[in-house]
Amino acid sequence: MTNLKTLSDHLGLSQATVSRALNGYTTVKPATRLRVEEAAKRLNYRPNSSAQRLATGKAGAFGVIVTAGENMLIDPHFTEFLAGLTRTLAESDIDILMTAATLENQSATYQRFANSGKVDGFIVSAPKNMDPRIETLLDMDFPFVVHGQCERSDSYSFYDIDNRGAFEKATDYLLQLGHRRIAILNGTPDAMFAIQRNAGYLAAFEAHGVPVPEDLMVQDLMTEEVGYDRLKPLLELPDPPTAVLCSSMILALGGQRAIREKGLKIGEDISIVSHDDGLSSMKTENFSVPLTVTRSPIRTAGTELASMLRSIVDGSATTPIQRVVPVDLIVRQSTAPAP
Amino acid sequence: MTNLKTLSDHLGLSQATVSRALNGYTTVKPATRLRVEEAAKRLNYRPNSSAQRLATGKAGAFGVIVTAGENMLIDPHFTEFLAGLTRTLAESDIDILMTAATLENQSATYQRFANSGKVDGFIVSAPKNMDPRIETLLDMDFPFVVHGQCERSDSYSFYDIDNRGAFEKATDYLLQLGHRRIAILNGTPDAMFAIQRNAGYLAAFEAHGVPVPEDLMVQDLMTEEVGYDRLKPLLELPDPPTAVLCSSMILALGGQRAIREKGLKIGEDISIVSHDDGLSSMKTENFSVPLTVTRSPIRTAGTELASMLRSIVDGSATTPIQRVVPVDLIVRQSTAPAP
DNA sequence: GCCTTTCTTGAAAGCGCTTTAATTTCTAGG
DNA sequence: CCTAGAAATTAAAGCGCTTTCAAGAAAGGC
Repeated sequence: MTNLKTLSDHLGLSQATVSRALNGYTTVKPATRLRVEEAAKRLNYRPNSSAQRLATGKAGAFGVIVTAGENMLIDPHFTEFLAGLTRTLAESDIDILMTAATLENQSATYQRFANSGKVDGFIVSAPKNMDPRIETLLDMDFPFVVHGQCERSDSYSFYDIDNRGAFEKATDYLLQLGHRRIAILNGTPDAMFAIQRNAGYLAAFEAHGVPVPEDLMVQDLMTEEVGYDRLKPLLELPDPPTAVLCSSMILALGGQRAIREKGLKIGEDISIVSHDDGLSSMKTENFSVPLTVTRSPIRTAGTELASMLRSIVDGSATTPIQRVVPVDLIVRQSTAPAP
Repeated sequence: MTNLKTLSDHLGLSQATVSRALNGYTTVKPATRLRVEEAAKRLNYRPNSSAQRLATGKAGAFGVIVTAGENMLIDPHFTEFLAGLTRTLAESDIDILMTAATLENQSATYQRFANSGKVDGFIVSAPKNMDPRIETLLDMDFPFVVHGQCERSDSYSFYDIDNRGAFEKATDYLLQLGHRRIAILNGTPDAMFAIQRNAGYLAAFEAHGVPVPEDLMVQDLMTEEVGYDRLKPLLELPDPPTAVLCSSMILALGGQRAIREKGLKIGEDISIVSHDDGLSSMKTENFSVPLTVTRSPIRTAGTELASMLRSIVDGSATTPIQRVVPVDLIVRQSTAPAP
C-alpha cells in the first residue's frame, strides 16, 4: 500500500510537491506534475482518506439517517430516491453514509455524525410536520437539504414536488368528470406530503363549491395491505365512493384488490387516480387498467438534492436553495365520468 | 466543538489518560474514568472519527457498491436487504458506505475504497456467475462477505438461501399435483440464484422422470413488465402451462396480469408458486388469491451478513463463514391440482 | 524505613495527509 | 555579470487521535 512518503521518496521530491501536484495546484511545474501523476498511477497510489479528511477537515461523505422501525428503508420509493442520490454523488467522489437510528436517538445521531466529522452534510428525507430533525440541524448550523417542504422552510434548502397542486389538479379533474364521492387514500397525517396533498384535495372541493366527503378521507401507512383494508369498508357504504385518489402506487394496488373483490370495474364503475413516483420496478401504465396518475419521478429528487447539498457544502451556494417542481396529470384508462 | 485536548485540559489530565478512560482500558483508576466520562458527556465530546481512523487504521464502515445502471438500487429486494444490514450495524457503530459504480469501474472502485481506507470490508450483493468482483477481492485479500453462493465458494464467507432446494421443492409439489406443463419465470441467466433455482427445477423433473418443458423456461429481468410480457405468449401456446413458478413476487404480479387478461382463474385454471423474499411493502398472502410461496426473508440475509463481516473484520472469525439456510414452502390458495 | 512491585498517569511519537512559511532555483532587467 | 523578483520546491507544523515507553505514586514485604 503506497502512501505519500513512498511515492515522494520514489520520485525524489518532497511530499508537499507531490501532494500539490496531485491536487491540481498551479504552482507546480507542468513537467513535474506529469511525472508525479504518472508515478502515482503506476504505483497505484490512493491517498488515505482518513488522513486527507483529518488534514482538510472535510469528510467527503453525505449522511442519510433512516428511522429504524419506520418503513423508509423498505419502501421502494426510498430506494428509488437513493438511486438518484448515489448516481449524482458518484460523479464527485462523495460517499453516502447510511445509518439507522431509532426515533428517540434521531437528534443524537445527527449530532454524533456531524460532530465526529463523518459527514459534511445531511440529506433529510420524508420530513414530518414540525420535524425535530430540522430544528436540530438548524441549531447545529450544519449543512443539510430536505426532501420535502415544511415549516420554517425559508431558512433551509429543500426540493419538493408541488404536492398540493398535484392533488388539487387531480381532484379538480375528478370533480369535472362529475364525481362527488371522491375517496382519498393518503399517507399518515404527520407526513408533510400528506398534509399538502390533503390541502390540495380540499381546495379543489372548495373551488367547486362541493361539500367535502370527510368520511372518505383516509390517512394511514402506505402499504398494499392498508390500501385494501381501508378502501374495502368504504365500498360497503350506502353511498360509496365513485372515485379514489391514492397517494402512492402501492396504495392503489391494495385499493384495486378491494375494488376487484367487490366486483367493480375500474374505469367504469369506479375511477382511480394515483400519484406515481416513477418506480422503475413497477409501472402504473402496466396496471391491468392503466392508471391515471399525477407523475413525478422521485429519482429526480435524489439527483437534485445531491447536487444542491454539494454546492452548499463547497460554498458555491450561500443562500438556501429552494425548489418546488410542478407535477403533471397523466390521464389513462382508470378514470371515467361518474356513473 | 470539543476535542480531546480541550477535554483533557479541562480535566487537568493528559490526553492519553482521557483517551484510555474513554476507550475502556483497565489501567485507569475507576474514579478518574468516572470523572472523565462525566465531563465528556457534559462537554458533548465526540472523538473526531477521521483522527481516530487515522490513528487506529480502522475505518468503522462497511462498503456496499451497487452497479450503476443495474436495477439493484431500485429493486425493493435490495432495500429490504439494506434494512437488515443497517439494523445490525447500527448496534456496533459501523456505518455503511454506499456508492454506485458502472460495470467497468467495478473493480477499480473496490480497490479505491479498500486502498483509501474508507471501509474495513465489503458486502457483495447479487453475485453473478464467475463474478469478477469476487476475484478482485480475493486478489486484494480484503475482507468481504457475499450474499449468494458461487464458484470458489470455499475460499470466502457467504450467506445464501437454499435456492436450488427451494425450487426443487416447489416444482416437486407442482408435479405431484399432476402438473406437467410448468412454466418458470426466473432471473437473468448470469445471476447465481437464477442458475441455482433453474437447477432445482430441472432436478425435480428428472426425479419424477418427466420431460422438461424447455419452451416454458424464461430467464429475464425481474420486473412486473417482464412477468407480463413473457408469460402472455406462453398462455397463447396450443399447449399452455397449467402452472407457473416465479422467482420473485414482482414477476408473479406481472404474470397475474397476463393470466387475468386471458380470463383464467388462479388456483383453478392455473397454479402459481412464487418465491417470496418477505418484502414488507407488499405481502404475498394479500394477493387477490393468496400465493403459494417458497419463503425466506431477505432482510435476515442482511442482518446475518452484517454480523458475519463484523466478526471477520474484528478477527474473531479466522476461517470463512458459510451458511446456506433452508427455505420453506408455504401452500396457499394459488395452487391446485392440474385441470 | 527502605526497596521492590503494582497502579496510574504523562510525554511524545506517529498515523498520512495538507498547507503555511521559508528556501532555493530561475528568469530577466539593468 | 549582478541582482531583484518570480517560480518552483521543501521543511515543518499541524489536523485529533491512539499507543508505546517512561516516570511518578502508592502499596506491600522485609
